[in-house]
Amino acid sequence: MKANATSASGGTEHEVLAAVLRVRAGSLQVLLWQRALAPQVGRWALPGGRLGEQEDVDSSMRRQLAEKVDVARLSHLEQLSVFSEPRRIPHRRVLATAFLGLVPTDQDPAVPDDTAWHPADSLPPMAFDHGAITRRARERLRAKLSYTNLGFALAPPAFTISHLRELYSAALGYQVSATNMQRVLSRRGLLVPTGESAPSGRVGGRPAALFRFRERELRITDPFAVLRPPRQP
Amino acid sequence: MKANATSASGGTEHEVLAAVLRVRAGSLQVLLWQRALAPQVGRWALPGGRLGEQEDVDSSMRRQLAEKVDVARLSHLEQLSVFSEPRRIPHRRVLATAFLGLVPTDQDPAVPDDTAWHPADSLPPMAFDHGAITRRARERLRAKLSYTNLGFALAPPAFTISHLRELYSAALGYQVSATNMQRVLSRRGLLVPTGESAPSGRVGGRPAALFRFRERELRITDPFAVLRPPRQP
DNA sequence: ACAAAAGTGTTGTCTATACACCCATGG
DNA sequence: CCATGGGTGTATAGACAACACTTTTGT
Repeated sequence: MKANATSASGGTEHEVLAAVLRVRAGSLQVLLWQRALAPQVGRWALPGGRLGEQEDVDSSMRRQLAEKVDVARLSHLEQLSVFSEPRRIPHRRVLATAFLGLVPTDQDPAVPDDTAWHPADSLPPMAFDHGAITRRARERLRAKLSYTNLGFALAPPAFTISHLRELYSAALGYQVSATNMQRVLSRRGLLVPTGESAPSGRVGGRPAALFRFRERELRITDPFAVLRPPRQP
Repeated sequence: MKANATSASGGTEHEVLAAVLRVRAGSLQVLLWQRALAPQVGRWALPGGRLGEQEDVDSSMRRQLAEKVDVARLSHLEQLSVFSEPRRIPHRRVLATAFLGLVPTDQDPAVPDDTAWHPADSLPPMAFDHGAITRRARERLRAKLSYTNLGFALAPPAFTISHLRELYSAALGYQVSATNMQRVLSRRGLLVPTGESAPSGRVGGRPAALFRFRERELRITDPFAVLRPPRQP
């Protein structure tokens, strides 16, 4: 019953690649390393590598990221999709499962010498299809910020509303109103006041209350925008 | 001949699998074929097969589906994700890229003898992880019906509002109000009246106007549920 | 005329943005 | 006591579900 689809041999090489994003200094950044060898010397690439024999893609991705950034600092990791264009890598056939990874803003993991954070909105010359993968990751993040609690993955354990506003603004790429963001997240029960306050700024001003996310696991908070099920009377 | 899963060489076997869904007789159905050979004889499986050397996963999926259902009748095909658990298939290491496919309700493609449509809400005994893939496909469809124009992929070229209501009800799994569905889709500019009317039913009644979808390509119609960008004054 | 099905008008509720105003602190 | 940023109250607009009501057909 198996269709015999040409290949006499074993199969196809498979790699995992992650666009790891964080917000820093008001800008959404992605973790890239610079290729030292051909092909595409000098271009910037996403971290990743070959899938091992005994791993699923998720474990493999976490293992490979551990070499670039302490994996314990990853606050979120999810699959984007498979990139499979036959000529995506010259002279070799390699499939890639692409991921979106997130690191909270308070973490500053040590990274290898060939590795650096780059602004996600003005990418350097990218290797292969890694630019496309990065843009997909950015879009996925932007979409999920609006209908899930994914903000927790960008934010530190405790934060002020205006700090959170900066994170959302940088990630979304446009100005977000602190007032309305707080209302939306509070109505959905995502924010909990810690009771603490941040010290007030250098020039005075009311001290800001500190909040935390109630949960630090992905949850869909706005499941049915329209066409909701009827309510039972 | 046992497949040597630990080849130091080439890579990993890769297959593509599709959960092809349609609505028929008020029920959401999935296209399955029954395994005649070990392992898992008699269990039902998703159509698919091995990825070829020169194909991307999308083309491969379309090619393989052509054996089960005329590919020209597929109104939509999208990637779900990679299933990569090392023991998902006994004794062999096979990755799968899973897809959601849709067929409009007016099409009735001929299918092979070992193949049949099954209700997506009460699946027969399924092979491997194909049950999980099917449920993922169903969830993806349900989500996208609410914030995209994906309804076009279930509907025939022209339809009455109450026919469309049946399709949405079956796909979503709960009763949808024709009135409100029409309003939502019209407000978004997705529906266009054809000017024609359907003949009125067997026992009389006002003849229903016929509509069509303005576009038959996937478009996100409700992009920002919340945290919209500020309007420029 | 009446039953049946299609389609419209209307209302109440909820969500979200915008913007004015009040609050707490440092100098 | 005032500048500065934090936080709340309120108005307005829009989206949606529910349901009563009107329209158009066949018998």
